[in-house]
Amino acid sequence: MANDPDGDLVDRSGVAPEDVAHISELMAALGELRATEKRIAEASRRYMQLNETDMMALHYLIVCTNRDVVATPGGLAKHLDISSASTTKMLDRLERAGHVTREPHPTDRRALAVRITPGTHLAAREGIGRQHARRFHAAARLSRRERDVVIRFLRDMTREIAPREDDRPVDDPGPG
Amino acid sequence: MANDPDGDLVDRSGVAPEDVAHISELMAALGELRATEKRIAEASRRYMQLNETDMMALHYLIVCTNRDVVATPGGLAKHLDISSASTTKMLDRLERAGHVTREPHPTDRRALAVRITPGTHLAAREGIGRQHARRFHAAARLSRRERDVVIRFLRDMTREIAPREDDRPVDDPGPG
DNA sequence: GCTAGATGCTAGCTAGGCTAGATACATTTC
DNA sequence: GAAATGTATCTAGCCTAGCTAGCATCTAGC
Repeated sequence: MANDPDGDLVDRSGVAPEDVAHISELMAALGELRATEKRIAEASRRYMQLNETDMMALHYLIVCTNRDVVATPGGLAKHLDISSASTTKMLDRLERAGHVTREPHPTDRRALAVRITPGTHLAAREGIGRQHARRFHAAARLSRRERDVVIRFLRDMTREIAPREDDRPVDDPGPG
Repeated sequence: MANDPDGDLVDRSGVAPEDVAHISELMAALGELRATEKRIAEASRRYMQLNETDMMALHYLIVCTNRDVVATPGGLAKHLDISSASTTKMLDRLERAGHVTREPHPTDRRALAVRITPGTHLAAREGIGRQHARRFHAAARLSRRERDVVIRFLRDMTREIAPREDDRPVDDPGPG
């Protein structure tokens, strides 16, 4: 149930058969990378007992800390694209688990300064850093020319799949 | 809040500064691809008014149909890694929306044959096919040698980031 | 100094997961 | 071939993490 199950949905006219196989290899490699990234993210979340939103919130808080920016619930809500109420609940969760603290905002007495606790900061920073380092090193092993090929391909594919005007996105839900 | 926010967490010793910039470009391109893929998936789901699980279920059903395999609730539960009870609810949703039908299983009277309705099948197939075709064509524009470079890089990075014994994981949503 | 707008909180709702247990059928064992 | 065990699905009821609506507090523009 896993080997290029969508393959038969594509019009391959004009592409040589041996290229089709080669392209499928590339697609599979891309799929593997995606799947592995997903697995890693899930494993981390399980380990830290956090859901995806909470994880993104911590990431945001780290970046704010690194940049000496005061993080507020409102800023988090905007960044995470969730409601103010959900943000309150999320901060309750994170605070209860000892990942963040709520402190008075230095200049706005309506707002709060949300701060990641040192332990969580360190642990997350380490994990993020290690993952980032691995990607970095994989990219560093390429020559400049090879990297150029990869960059061009990634950008080309991104441009290719990006939504267009003539797109009627997947489905009209008409039954039967 | 978006330009390589994790960059300062990486040990770049032994990498020339101009390579660091080049590698960051690659990471950014990879991040863009990921982000675009995510946006597209979300747009499709909004359009179809389905959640991610339901979408994956339809995809599974299409593959089953193409392969002339009878899909059952149990098979779906296993594939989606959700409980039998959740699968029942999901099938209720999909049935109510006219995306699937529950029919008697041809050989096992305990089980059901879950079938995607023709309209949904056609629409989804079209959408999936179009997306797949775009990726395919981006890959088709590469020469064999270029594809080899990309494939090797993707595999190398996958291997590099894959979980190891000495891992105490933490999430990294990635560049971008 | 009043008022419109911003900020975060509470109350109460919903979607979509989960476990436990019921029911119907299939398969194995004696 | 009857009993025991296993498999497939459904129902009931719970939990998490979203949501909207409405409130109290504070800021800032006039």
